[in-house]
Amino acid sequence: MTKMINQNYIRIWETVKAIPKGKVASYGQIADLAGLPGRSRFAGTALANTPSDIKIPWYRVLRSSGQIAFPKGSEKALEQKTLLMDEGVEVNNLRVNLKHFGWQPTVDELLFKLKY
DNA sequence: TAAGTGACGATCG
DNA sequence: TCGATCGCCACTT
Repeated sequence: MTKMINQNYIRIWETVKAIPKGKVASYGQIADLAGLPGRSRFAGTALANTPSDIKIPWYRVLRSSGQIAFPKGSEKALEQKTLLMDEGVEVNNLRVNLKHFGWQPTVDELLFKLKY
């Protein structure tokens, strides 16, 4: 084998899957929980390279500011906004209030995630 | 090996 | 709040 870096992608994906419905998390937070602190950019790269055969709630991941990572007007941005609002998340001008909808993992949530 | 790139984050004005 | 800038790290060329 030449590279094993795929393990890191998988950790990102597994963490994203742990985000509860109706909640959102930031890229940095995901990277942190996945055991890759400071790799926020890598979290984005991992989502961008998500294979089409695995399903993850990628739309629950936002910037640390609560803003959607795509440019306003882009199809991806609109799609993400729609999916979030379907789950009851308030989205104002591509922005989410992290105070209300930000995911704050509890100990048991993390334990559940880590026992796969 | 070096330079370019990116679904980011923190800071500054 | 917004945009520009810099720091960041792994992948690609």
